Amino acid sequence: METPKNNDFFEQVYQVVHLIPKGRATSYGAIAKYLGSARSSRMVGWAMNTAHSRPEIPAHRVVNRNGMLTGKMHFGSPTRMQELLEGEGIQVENDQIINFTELFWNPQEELKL
DNA sequence: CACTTGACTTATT
DNA sequence: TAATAAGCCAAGT
Repeated sequence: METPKNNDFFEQVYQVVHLIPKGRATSYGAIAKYLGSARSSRMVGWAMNTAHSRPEIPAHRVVNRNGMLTGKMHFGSPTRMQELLEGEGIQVENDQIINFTELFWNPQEELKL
């Protein structure tokens, strides 16, 4: 308790990302907004970058608001993210998720308080 | 210690 | 409708 500061922002991101069901995807802004700051979406991206320190962060299920695999280049291979998504049943075309609107997993509705 | 970059999003021109 | 500006905050240089 002598640490009232909330550095758990990244931890929150890890939790939410880890809660994404298989075959679904969400956006950085959705997570950030769920945490209370829609404009902190960059921090979610930074959290993903640091997520490499975490073993089971399905970052491939997190894409930008267009459903485009913006972070694909940060995986081992530029096609790794797409392979992972397709491996979960998500259709990806031209680095963009098909039916992203239907696959969109909103933490505010699924994890709504 | 100050400036730049970055897995984004929204608003304005 | 498309392009540009601003906002957010942390880490890297």
